Amino acid sequence: IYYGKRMINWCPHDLTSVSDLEVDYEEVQGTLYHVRYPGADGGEGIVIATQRPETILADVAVAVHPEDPRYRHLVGRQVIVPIVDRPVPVIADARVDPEFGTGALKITPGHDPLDNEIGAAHGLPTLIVLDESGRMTAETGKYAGMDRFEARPVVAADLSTLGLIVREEPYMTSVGRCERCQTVLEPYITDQWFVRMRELAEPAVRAVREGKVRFHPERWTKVYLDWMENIRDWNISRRLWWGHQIPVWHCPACREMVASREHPERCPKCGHAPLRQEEQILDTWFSSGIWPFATLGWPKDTPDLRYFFPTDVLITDRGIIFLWVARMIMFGLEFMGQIPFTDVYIHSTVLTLEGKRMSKSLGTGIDPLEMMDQRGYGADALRFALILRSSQSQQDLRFGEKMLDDVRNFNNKIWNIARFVRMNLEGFDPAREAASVAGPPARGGRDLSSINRWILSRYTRTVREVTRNLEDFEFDKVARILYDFIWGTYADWYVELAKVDLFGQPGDGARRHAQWTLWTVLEGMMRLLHPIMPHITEEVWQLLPHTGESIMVSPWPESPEAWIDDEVERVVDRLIAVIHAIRSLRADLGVDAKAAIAPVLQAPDGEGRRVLEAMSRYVVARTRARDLTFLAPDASPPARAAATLADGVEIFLPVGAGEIERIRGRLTQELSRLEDELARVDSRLGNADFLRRAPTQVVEVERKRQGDLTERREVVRRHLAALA
RNA sequence: GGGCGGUUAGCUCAGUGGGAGAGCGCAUGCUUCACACGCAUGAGGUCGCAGGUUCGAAACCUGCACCGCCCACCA
Repeated sequence: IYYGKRMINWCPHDLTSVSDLEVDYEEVQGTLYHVRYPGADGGEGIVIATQRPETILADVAVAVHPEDPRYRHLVGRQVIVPIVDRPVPVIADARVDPEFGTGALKITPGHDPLDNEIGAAHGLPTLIVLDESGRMTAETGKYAGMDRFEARPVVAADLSTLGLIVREEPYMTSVGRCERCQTVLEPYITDQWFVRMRELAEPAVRAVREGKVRFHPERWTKVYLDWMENIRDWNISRRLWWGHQIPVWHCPACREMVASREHPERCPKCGHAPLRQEEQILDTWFSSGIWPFATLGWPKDTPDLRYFFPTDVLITDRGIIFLWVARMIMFGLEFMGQIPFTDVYIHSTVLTLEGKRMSKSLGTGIDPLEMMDQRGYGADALRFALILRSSQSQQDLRFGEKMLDDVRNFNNKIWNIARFVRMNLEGFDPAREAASVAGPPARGGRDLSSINRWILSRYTRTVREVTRNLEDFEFDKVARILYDFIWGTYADWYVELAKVDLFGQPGDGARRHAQWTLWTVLEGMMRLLHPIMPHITEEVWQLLPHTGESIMVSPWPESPEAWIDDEVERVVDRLIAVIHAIRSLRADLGVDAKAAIAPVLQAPDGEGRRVLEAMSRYVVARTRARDLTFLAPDASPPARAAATLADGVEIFLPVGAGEIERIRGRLTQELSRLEDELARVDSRLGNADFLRRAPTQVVEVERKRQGDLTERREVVRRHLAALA
């Protein structure tokens, strides 16, 4: 850390320095004045361009590019600064851009950072014409006391009167404003504390390069490294009330400074007392940088510090990667000798529906407590919505209250599923069932019926997907997978099918199998969902039979290989396709909702028929069928029937004569769709290049599709012919 | 000036080399024994534009347009 007079961003309103990272830049329309500085020898002199004529009074030189042929002859000569009539040298410096303005730059080391640098390099004096409040100083004569923006047009007018304004042009420029008060900042020279960053940054760069700290998503790594590798010294002193006061004491006698944890009695150099503590405080982000260990008792060696430092994951917004994340990594390495965390997860930035960033100071934010309590959405809904909608690609998230409706409904769905399962668990003892009746289903075993093994298989795959995506920090995918599985698979299909076993007459064994499976899967789903919806999952879990005190400390669900059953998935998927096709046909035909139907099924083979027949009670129940008939694979289809095809199974629904035209229309449309698709596949398979270059698996898929489409086309043609 | 992200159904967004998806909204029908904050069925898209690579592009490359963010001492 070093101390000295340096040019920093100064807020003339708050009277404090401001970090480079806390400046808000804004494009504004300004004026670029071309001003002539006459030669001291009575010659033409040189024309400079400036947006800030009021700083002309502090000019100490005019600089040009050393190679600039227009001005080479002037270098070393003197020109006269207008208004103050001060002779100053024309100097050459490569930092001047000959392309900009007139190619001649007035040098004002007291009020411009670049000029300050050039001035120092050339040993030029520094003049000050603006005070800490941005007003013209007492030495500026008629301008004394004017605000900088007030003085600007006055100086310009005076230059004009002197005939020295060659040109004025409108010019877009960016001004830096104070993040706190929006006052235009002023480059200003004061006593400041700085941290030399190079040594701190180097190990922090290495930690990320070597993968000891990983960013998610990965692209933020580059953002971090680019900044760290071009890091500049950090001005850490602030003239504000709140913060850590800098622990340095000044000796008023010998001017010595001493850094100390305790207040020193007297000056260690000259013995003078009392000493005066530095008034300035540390930049708030300097204090925040020590957060990972300072909050745990550091510098004392506490049990908390030993246990919780370093931690695993930091979740934050991209807006503070430099301000906070980088500083924590640097300080962790500096003070603790370790990285403070291994993974940095950068979440989406929440926007309003209009696309504005939500923030308190902009007044664009919403109050999460209001959303949870007053609007009645609850904490789980808010949490789930934000996770569901925040994509891994880290698209900004436009938040509308409407998206909470979706999740509130999901919440409600879960609650009702739980109610349903609970009210159907009477007489069910999971401990006994697990040991005897149900037990873990063996692959291919027949101890649980198909639909139970089907949902267990799907559930097991879900456990694996959820686990993998959590480990990959793909939280939005986790939320989506669980939403789809719980609502689309478990509630919409499994619960509906299980009702047949619960309420029908297939026997007590089937009922107990259904109970065991409903409970097992629901209980597991709650554990999977718990990280995203902690409250409702705990509530539901407590209402179900369970072991352990809280879902929070229950083990993560397992995914036994034996529960995955490809064959039973194929079979039940076909059942579902058949049910869906019958409903679709029924709706298409406008069959009255209360009317019973009598579908006729024709499976492609005996085995398919046998399996479907075994599950026919599900079809009957879920389609409100009165009866279900199976045709032999080679039997001719019924005449006067609407027909459709589901996963190879032909479905017929006898209809009255009045419906024939409608059915013909439907089939004709279907036929033309099939023919279009088949034409595409045919042309692809007819392409020699495709056959030669495409991977064999892809060609195989196309061949199979061609076969399927051809078969389906034949079936539809047959159905059409049967209508004639 | 440099960099990054985005542009897919009316809205909010998934989908990274082989058959365009979800939720909401919309249409139609349902007080079916958990849920109308629900159930069922369905309609809806030249995947920003122009080139290129490839047997094949919403996806890969180049350029452009528009939206957003970050960085930068051009007076």
